[in-house]
Amino acid sequence: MSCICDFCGVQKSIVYCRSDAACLCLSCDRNVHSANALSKRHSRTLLCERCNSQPALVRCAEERVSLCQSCDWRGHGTSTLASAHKRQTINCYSGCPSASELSSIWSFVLDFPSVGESACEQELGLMSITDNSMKNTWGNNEDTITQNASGGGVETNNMRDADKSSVWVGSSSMPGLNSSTQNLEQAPGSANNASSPKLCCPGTKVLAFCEDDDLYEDFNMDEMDLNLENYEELFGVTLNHSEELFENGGIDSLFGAKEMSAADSNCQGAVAAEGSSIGLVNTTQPACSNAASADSMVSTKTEPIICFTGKQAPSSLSFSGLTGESNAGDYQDCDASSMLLMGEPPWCPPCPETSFTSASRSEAVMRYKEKKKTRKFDKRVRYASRKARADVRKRVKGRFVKAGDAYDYDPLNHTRSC
DNA sequence: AGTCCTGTCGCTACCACAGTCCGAG
DNA sequence: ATCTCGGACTGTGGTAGCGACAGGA
Repeated sequence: MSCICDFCGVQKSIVYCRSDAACLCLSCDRNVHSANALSKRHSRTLLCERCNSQPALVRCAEERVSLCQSCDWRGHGTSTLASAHKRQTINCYSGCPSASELSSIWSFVLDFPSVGESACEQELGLMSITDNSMKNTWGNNEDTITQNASGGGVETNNMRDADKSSVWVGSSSMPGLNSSTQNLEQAPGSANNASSPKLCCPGTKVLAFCEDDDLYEDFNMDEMDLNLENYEELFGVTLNHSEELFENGGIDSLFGAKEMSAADSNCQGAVAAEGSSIGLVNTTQPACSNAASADSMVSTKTEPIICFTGKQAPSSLSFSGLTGESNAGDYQDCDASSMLLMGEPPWCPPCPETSFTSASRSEAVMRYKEKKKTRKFDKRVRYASRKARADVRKRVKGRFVKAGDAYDYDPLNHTRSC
């Protein structure tokens, strides 16, 4: 498994960009993700130091390694001794954080083997601060301690650090992750709620949890074409409206997914498979968060991290598990439908005030499942390397041309040679 | 009501080529 | 059973072109 930066092919890859499905060194990460506003919204996290292919979810203090959920499970889920290892959740970030900001997010960077020599730290030192405009997403979150499935403690104590930074930071200890890091026997939205971020709950006043003003002051509703009323309707109050959204792919659109289109037809083969996976929540394999979308459960094997990124307010939560940004869109992985699909999000406390009964909800879920079976899926970039090449390949009338041939469109320069 | 024209929208094919797959040896 | 090799196949994005459809004359 290569651990070389997918972009420069020289440096050791340090971070994983879900949207690009790429492993990048910090320099390239910064370069790539400072290109435009959209790319800045890509959520990134450390790369698993064991498999070097998946986004890291936790940092094992004892072993001093960052691990993806699968590797974490393999390493800590089977051994009683290993399961006692103290693990720290790894935050996602977006934007173009500076070295100090990244240090804040990943306080354990200082714990890297051979302090001061790691590629990460070296690169951190090379980075300059040019963009401090980002807002911390989970600013006032308190330190949280969650239990993972194997019983080992996963400590999240860097939220305060993150709070100090101006980076967009989402913690992997966030909602969707709960399924894997919290005690699976724990009732959804029970004890864990105390430490969970103030997430939106159907039927509750969305603004109520938006007390962290810093978090939301940059939140622009126009970006997601969703207002609070719609959100409330979307998740329970007005079922019919929700269904309409489902029918039209509205959920996906609202959450940044690409419009269901012809490209989706390529995924038809996955429809049948999805049907069998819908509603099935793997309670023993941490690779699949029960908050992760069913799509992801089908199309991806292990993409466990749930990230909240950028300016995404709760109504645009990124339930990573799939791809794209904008995989088609930065957060096409963000599939709110999974919330309905999987039932009440585990982090969401019971909301007695909601008018959406469990019975009608179940009906809605059933109808949605049926509809989704026949619906096409959004396009996902399966091979980031191919995408990267296509992104820079010169074209003539949209068609690729041989290297060296005359072209009329250069994606890199957006210029035409003739 | 039926026909024609225009504009809009969605979908598909096309291109090069690195990477992947898979059978043969 | 394992490894190597080579040919076939796949997938990536922007654009042109086509058909379907809606609306107005």
